[in-house]
Amino acid sequence: MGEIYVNNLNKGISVDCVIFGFDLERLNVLLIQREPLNQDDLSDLALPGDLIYNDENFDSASNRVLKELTGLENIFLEQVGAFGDINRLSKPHDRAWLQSVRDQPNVRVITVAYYSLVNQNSFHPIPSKFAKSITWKPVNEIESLAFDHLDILQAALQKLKNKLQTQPIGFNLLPEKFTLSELHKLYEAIIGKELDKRNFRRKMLKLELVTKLNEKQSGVAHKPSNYYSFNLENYEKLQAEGYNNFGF
Amino acid sequence: MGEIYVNNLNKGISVDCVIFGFDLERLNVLLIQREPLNQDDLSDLALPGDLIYNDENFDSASNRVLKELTGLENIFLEQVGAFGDINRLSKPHDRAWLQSVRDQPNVRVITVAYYSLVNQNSFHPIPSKFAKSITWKPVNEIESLAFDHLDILQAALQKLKNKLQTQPIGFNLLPEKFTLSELHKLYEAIIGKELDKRNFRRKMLKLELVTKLNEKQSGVAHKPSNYYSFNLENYEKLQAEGYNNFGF
DNA sequence: GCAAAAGTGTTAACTGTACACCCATGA
DNA sequence: TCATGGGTGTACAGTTAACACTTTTGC
Repeated sequence: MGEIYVNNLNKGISVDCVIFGFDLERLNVLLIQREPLNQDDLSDLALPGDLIYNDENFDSASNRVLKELTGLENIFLEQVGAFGDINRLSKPHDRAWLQSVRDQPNVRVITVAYYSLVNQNSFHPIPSKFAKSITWKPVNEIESLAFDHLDILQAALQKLKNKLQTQPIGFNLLPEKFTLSELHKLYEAIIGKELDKRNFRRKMLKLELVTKLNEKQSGVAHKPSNYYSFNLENYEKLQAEGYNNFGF
Repeated sequence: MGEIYVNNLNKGISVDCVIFGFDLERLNVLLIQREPLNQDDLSDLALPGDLIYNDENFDSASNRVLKELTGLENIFLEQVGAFGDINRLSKPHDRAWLQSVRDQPNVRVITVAYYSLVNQNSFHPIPSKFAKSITWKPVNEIESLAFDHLDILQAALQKLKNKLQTQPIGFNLLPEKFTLSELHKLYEAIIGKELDKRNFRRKMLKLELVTKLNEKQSGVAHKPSNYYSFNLENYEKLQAEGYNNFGF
């Protein structure tokens, strides 16, 4: 137990980012690979995160981590909460890893978690000081993660689900142009249950959250779908009216 | 900047508690009075909070603060989030106060906020090491608080409002026996707008969240109101069915 | 022509909302 | 007897939920 302010790093506080992406099929999360202690060890996957600097706000720190990994800025990012259980770093496996990368591996570190929504196909993750390698993993298939990161992921997912009922934040996960089917699948992937196609479309269109573009899919072996874009003005109008029933 | 682990206190992390109470009229919050630097200085009011111990979880720390102030245990308590802006302790006024009570007043302290719902009339706040004196203040009348505590209060209130739409947590603010009017006023106080009496009652009764007791008010100069109690079994049944439309 | 996904309407049940009068009590 | 808050029902509007067939394209 020593100085915690060295190189201006605050060695007692980190941020971790739950970065959600959508591949038009499933909801994914960006995970980094630690140096594995042995092979086939899923628990070596972790959320990207970093100690914060002592003159840095949480928001800045989470934006920094996000930017270093993805190159993206000004992306939807919201705090999930603080995670600081005294045993959060004490799995033997995690301890060994900390010994190898931290100069004070025994200091208690609490973390402030953020979640973020990005358009998975518009960029390529950039390996950085947080991560030797990076992968997208379907949220449903994740059974264990390093540290308490599974708890954090679950809390973030719950927060995302709740938020989606009152704010149409899902558009952050899609490209500028998207089809209603893509949006529909996105909602199903986040909420985790099937939604009636006709009812979904009717509500989306009635709220006028999307604008129909003069452009269709091409090269698909079925009736081509129309492209839409998110209608920010109408969203803000609804917001201003206090409307908050964006749920399905 | 020195050791942060002295006496097992973690001098970089605190918890602050937003303790809501309801006096059958308004929604209040429990505030502590710092030693004022000058008179009539509202900003001397603060949320109760304390540095955490290094072997203590956030939940335990917030329960400890709550218990020391109120004597209450096993009370509704939920995390609001982490607050750690680098300027959160830097108002001159706050700095002077910290100089007088902290042995390392210049260390960056981040705080994890919790909010809690208590039955305001069932206990008397206990002055403690956090607080020379304690007062209930109506939430609506609070215009400034020490540190970033106004931000924390507002975040907690927002969280309470949101939660009330999906979970009937308001009962935590009432005594075991209450009238439907009291419950009605409570919802209005939290949500901040008037609710139709008949519609409110109809929904509450239909959900069977309350059980009618064989007991009425007495000594009131109007038709006495029936007492009700919270029906936990029915609530749990609704929960199990995934019902979550408890909003008004 | 066939497989694959897009696109489209109607009905019934339910939920939310607006609204006004009589009742029981203490003073 | 009056002032006070308790307690009650109905009708309309809006929302949700269930459900099946035709269209357009590439192969």
